[in-house]
Amino acid sequence: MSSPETASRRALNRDRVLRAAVALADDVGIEALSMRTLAERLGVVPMALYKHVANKEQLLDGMVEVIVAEIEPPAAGADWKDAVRQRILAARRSLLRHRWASQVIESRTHASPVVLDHMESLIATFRAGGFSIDLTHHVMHALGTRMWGFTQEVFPTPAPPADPDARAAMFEQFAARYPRIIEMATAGAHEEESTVGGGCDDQFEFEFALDLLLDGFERLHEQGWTSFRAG
Amino acid sequence: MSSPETASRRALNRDRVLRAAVALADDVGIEALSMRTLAERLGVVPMALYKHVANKEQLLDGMVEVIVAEIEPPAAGADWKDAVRQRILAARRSLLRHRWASQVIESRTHASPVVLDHMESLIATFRAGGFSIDLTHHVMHALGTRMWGFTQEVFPTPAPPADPDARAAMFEQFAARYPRIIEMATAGAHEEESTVGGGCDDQFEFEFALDLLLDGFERLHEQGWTSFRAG
DNA sequence: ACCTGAACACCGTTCAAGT
DNA sequence: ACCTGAACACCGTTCAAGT
Repeated sequence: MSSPETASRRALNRDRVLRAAVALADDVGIEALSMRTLAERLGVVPMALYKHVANKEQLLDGMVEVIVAEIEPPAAGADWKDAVRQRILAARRSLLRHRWASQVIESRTHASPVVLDHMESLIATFRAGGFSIDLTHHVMHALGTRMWGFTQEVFPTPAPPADPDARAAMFEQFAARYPRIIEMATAGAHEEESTVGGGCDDQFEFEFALDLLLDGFERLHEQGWTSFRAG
Repeated sequence: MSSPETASRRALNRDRVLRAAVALADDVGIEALSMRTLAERLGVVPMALYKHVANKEQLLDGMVEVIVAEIEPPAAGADWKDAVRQRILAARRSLLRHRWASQVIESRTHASPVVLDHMESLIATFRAGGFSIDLTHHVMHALGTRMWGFTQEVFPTPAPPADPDARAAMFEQFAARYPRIIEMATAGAHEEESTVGGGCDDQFEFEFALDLLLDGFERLHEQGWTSFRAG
């Protein structure tokens, strides 16, 4: 016991800071991740972190790097459509392991090398598949954040009252004003009829839209589409 | 001068609070909008706001309401495809007037009535066009935040150094590692070759992806697609 | 070279008090 | 009924100082 240092206090470096930040965000959520809570978990004073990341923005940049580096590369030998599909679904698997990640990726203003690697790889796949530079450009835009395996779903639900009578009354009022939403929400929900929009299969919806886009890309590619003719 | 009150201090109410918040966010950006800065602009102490909105989350909810209420309804008599397209592009025009709006919409956990009205209207349009409940459901998911006229573009650029020599060196290094990104970025940019990905026409890219999806929807609809057969 | 302690200028929100 | 003032428990980040 010549030193009070534990393993968690030794050898603080950028990598250890980033991994601890990812683990902390996984545990307590991104909104509870602060320079102070992170320092506490590392057994260190807040200012010690600033020797390894310039500020909180750089910390978040680094956290994205860690996650994107986890994306498995697609199997070799697939055609462009399969390769793109596989890479995007692999990104999705990585991102789904960290529920806060999509929000952080969307908030980044600068790309780190791993992020650019992912984009470069997708572009190269389209080009290898014979896509023109022009079509590749628009197709990458059309993917948008979907290239990371996520898109923001916009089906927020009003908070249901705890009291059953009040809940029933609210449902009736809701159904009167929004009959189409109710019709759609209840048609798909087999187990949970109480929550509007509940019971959706996110993975299915993601692949539905992705395949719709990929099929559209294929069609334009086969037709020799250019923005000059269309725009 | 019997009273020191100015027009800006009289008759504080929810509507005036929300409109002031929207104007303030337009002026100084959403990150500089705080309960304190908003109170100051209204000539009032921070706590005065809490009589009109329960907390900051509710303030943001209300700001979304104000903006969504501005969306022009589509002209009557259009077919489903035109009506959906028009409504989404109208939403885009409203959202573009407030550059912070997309970020705030994505962060909402509860839908306000005006938000539900917009969704109800889109769903009703698909149904009136003969779409099955099933297909309508998936199609709404595929639109995602695009139903609000925006999608997050993911083409962040590394910050270019101020020094011209350093910038040239960085560009060369970048081009060596990311040749496809450079190829694509420079092909489309006519005026600004210095910034990677600069010179993109966001409106064109938005409509490109939207039309690709709408064409896909149309094709599935004509084929009588159901998730039971496909899934 | 790396970590610390105290301080600064902010937040959102509470509570009890004023008018 | 509506607004105020002071306080609480947080933030990210600075600076000068320690080892």
